[in-house]
Amino acid sequence: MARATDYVLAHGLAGLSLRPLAAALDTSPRMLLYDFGSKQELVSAVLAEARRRGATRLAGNLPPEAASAEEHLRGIWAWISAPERAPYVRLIFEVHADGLVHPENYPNQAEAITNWFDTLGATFRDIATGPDDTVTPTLVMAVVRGLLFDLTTTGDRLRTDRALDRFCELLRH
Amino acid sequence: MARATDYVLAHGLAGLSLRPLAAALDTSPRMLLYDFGSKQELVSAVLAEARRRGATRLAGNLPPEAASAEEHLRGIWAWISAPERAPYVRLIFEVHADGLVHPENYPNQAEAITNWFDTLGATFRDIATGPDDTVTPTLVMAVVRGLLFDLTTTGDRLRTDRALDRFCELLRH
DNA sequence: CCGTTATTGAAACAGTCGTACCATATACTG
DNA sequence: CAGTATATGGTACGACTGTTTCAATAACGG
Repeated sequence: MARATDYVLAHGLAGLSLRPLAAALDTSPRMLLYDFGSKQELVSAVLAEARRRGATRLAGNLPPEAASAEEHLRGIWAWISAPERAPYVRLIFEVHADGLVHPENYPNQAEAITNWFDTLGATFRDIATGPDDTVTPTLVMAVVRGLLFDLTTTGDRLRTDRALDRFCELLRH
Repeated sequence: MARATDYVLAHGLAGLSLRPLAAALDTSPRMLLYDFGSKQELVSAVLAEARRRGATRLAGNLPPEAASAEEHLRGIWAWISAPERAPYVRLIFEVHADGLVHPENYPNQAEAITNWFDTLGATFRDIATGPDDTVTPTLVMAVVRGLLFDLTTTGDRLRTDRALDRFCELLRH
């Protein structure tokens, strides 16, 4: 299970095939279906595991509670844009793209975005317009995702880092 | 060629297969390979055509030259987030995701991002820090792409529209 | 009109895919 | 120890993939 997630993170979701996955796990495709039922259920399980990892790892690397919104944002960006997170980021974009074509396979994809509001709503309270402000977290996460899109495409770390600086600057004034 | 692009925009890139495409075009897979050489070359041609369409359609729908940066941004968002552009947006995300796994297939993907700077650098000159400021367009496009990611996932038009309003607000002050 | 070239069709090739079937082996329970 | 449930290996099925091969037709230039 854990190693299956490792494999998907390393090789991507799009071209995932049972036989190579089984070979890498020293098993047979027969056993994968025996354990998970079908490929789609295996994928769901792997995605759940990947999300679980991402959530816990992020929680352990965030600035302390009392930090400012800007410090939180910089912490999130530093964490998610680090090269070690590249497989995880790639998986996010792969799932999103596949979900656009096959929404039926990802019934709770919207939650993956709205869930962040509970997590981030409090951390960005000093720049939010109110206690139930979902718009500010939406914008902040959009900046992060958009810059990730740019960074993963161009590899231009300097420019994307500076764009985040610019956004922080806008938030201060 | 045009109809091949229509088909890819309608059915997505990921599961593209020669036989169904040929059937939809009243041809044979034999002829597709005869005309394009290989599937990969066909995909490249289709992507080039799609990009051409996107560029010309956007150019024809932008506010006039003298408009403010905010008006331009709102124009871009209104255009790209319109439901009619959904297939085009989906294709962008599909190409990006596939490019993360197979960068070798998309040699000039980075240009697809940096090319915007020439187009948008001038339109955002009143909020840019200088004539060669690439950071401001980077941030603006990141907001647009990030909000598109959100909108295409959650379908929450109201929240994403308001997040763009919030960004415009930040830009003004 | 004939020979050459371009265009098209049908079928086959070699491979991969997810999955199902059948048998065997192991483990657990009574 | 007998018998049943659980786990695993091997294999085959049918469908699909991009691509190639062979053959036939159409078009065109001399």
